[in-house]
Amino acid sequence: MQGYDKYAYEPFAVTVDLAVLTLRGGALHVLLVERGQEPYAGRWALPGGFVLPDESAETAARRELAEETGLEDVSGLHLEQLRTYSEPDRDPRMRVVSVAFAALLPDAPEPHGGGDAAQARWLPYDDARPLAFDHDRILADAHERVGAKLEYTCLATAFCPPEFTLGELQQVYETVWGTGLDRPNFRRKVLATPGFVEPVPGGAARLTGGRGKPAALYRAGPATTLHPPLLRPPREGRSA
Amino acid sequence: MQGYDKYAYEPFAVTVDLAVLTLRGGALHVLLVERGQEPYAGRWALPGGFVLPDESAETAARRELAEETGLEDVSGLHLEQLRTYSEPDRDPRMRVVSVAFAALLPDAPEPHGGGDAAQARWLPYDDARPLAFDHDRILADAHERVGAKLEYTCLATAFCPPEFTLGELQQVYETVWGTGLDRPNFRRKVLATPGFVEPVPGGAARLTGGRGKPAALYRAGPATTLHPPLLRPPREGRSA
DNA sequence: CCTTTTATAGTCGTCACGACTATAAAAGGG
DNA sequence: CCCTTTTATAGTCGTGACGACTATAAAAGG
Repeated sequence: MQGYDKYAYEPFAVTVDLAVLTLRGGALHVLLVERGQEPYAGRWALPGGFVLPDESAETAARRELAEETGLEDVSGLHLEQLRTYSEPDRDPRMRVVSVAFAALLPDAPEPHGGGDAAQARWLPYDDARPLAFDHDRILADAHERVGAKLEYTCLATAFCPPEFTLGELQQVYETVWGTGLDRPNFRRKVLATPGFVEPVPGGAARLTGGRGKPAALYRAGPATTLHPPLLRPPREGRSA
Repeated sequence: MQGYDKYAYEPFAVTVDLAVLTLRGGALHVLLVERGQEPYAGRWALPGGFVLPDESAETAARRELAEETGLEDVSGLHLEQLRTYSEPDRDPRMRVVSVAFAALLPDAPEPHGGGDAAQARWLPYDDARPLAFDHDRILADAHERVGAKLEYTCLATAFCPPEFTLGELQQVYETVWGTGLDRPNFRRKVLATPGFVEPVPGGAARLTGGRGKPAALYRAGPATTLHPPLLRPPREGRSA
C-alpha cells in the first residue's frame, strides 16, 4: 500500500448486511427480506445494501436500519459492527465485500416498507435458515456475538423497552442463551452491579393484568460493562 | 441489495491493514513500514496492501503477513480479523475500505524484505505514534482486543515459543496489560485450567544461564477458552 | 559458605455464586 | 370469602475461586 497505481487493484462493491434482532413473545426474531430475483430468488436474506460514496459502513448500516425497519428514529438503537465477509465467491454475480452489523431492538413493530426495498418481516430465529448467500453464517456470528456480550456488558437492556421488570431482563438472557436462570440469583447479581439498572421511583407494575405479584420497574443505568461477568451456565468441555 | 444495477454502486478499493504484535525484551513491539510517498511521507504505517481479485481479506492478510515479516511459514501464526475501517476521508487520495487484522508472533526476527514493499521494522508499541492515516486507531483497537482476549482465551501462548516457562507466559500478560501479577496466583490459575499448558516431559530449564532456580518448560495445550476468565486487575469504576 | 535470585508449594480469609427455602402480593376458583 | 396458584422478593448456606501472603527449593555469585 505504498503508492497507488491506478490499475494495481481491483475495484470491489462494498455493502452492509444487517442482523437485526429483537424479542417477540419470548422468542428471538430476526428481520429478513424476501429475495425477488436470482440468485436465491424466493429465499430470505438479511437486509442490506451498498455503501454510498460519501458514507462509512456505519452510516450506511444505520441508514439501512431506518429504511428496513420503517422506524423514524434509529439513533438510539444499538448497532455494532460484526466483521467483514469477503470470500471471492460469496456472491455469484460479482465481487462483493460485505461489512456485517448486528442491531438490537427493544420492541418489534412489524416493519412497513419505508424504503424502496422489498418488504421486510420478522421471522423467528430458529425458522430463518436457510438464508441466501452466506447469511446463515452472518446470522450465527451475530447470535454468538450478542450472547457473548451479554456476559460482560449491560447490552441486555438494548432488548428492553425504556422501563422493564427484572423478569423481562432475565428473559432476554434466557432467550438469547437458550438456558434457564435462577431468578433470585439473577436478581441478586443485577442489583449488586452498580449502574446496571435503576429503580423507577413510583415503579408499580406496568401490566397489572399479570397473575402474580406485580414486579417493580427499572430503567437502564449508566454502566456499560459487567465486572465480574455474568457467565452463562457452562455446558461441556470447560475448565474448572 | 436486491438487483445489482451495474452503476448503482461506487467501486471502492479494498485493502487489509495488519497490526503485527510481538514481545521483544519484555516490551510490546509492532511491525511497521516507513512510508516513502505522500501522504504521510516519512511516517510509520501498519503494513498492508490491496486485496487481490481472487482473495478473501483473510487470505490477503496472511499473504501480507508472510511478505512483511519475511517468514517462510506463517500458517501457524495467530491472525484475527479486527474490524473494518471505512470512513470516506480516511485516505485523501481515494475511497479505500480497509479490513484490519491483528497478528501475534512468538519470537521477533528482524524482518528482511522478502517482498517488494518497503522494509518493515519492529518498533516499541509506545514509540509507534503518530502513525499514518487512521492507523493509530487501528493499533489501539488491536491492543485493546488482544488485552481483552487474554482474559478469556488461551491466546497468550501465541506470543510464546513452542516451549516456554510460566514466568514467560506471565510476562505476556504483564506486558500486554501493563500491570504486575502475583506469581504464585498466576501459576495456580494457569495450572488449574485443564488444557491451557502441558508440562514438557524432560522439561529442565532452557536457559541454564539464568540466575535463579531453573523453571520447568511447558507447551501450549489444546484448550482455547478460559473458564472462569483470568481477569486483569480492575483499575477504577468497576462493579463489585 | 552465605547471600541473592528465581521457581515452586502452601495457607488463610473473603467474596461471588449456585442451590435452595421462605415470605409477600397479586389473581382465580370454589 | 377462603384457599390455591402464580409471580416477585428476601434470605441462608456451602463451595470454590482468588487476592495477599509466607515458606521452601534450587540455581548463580561473591
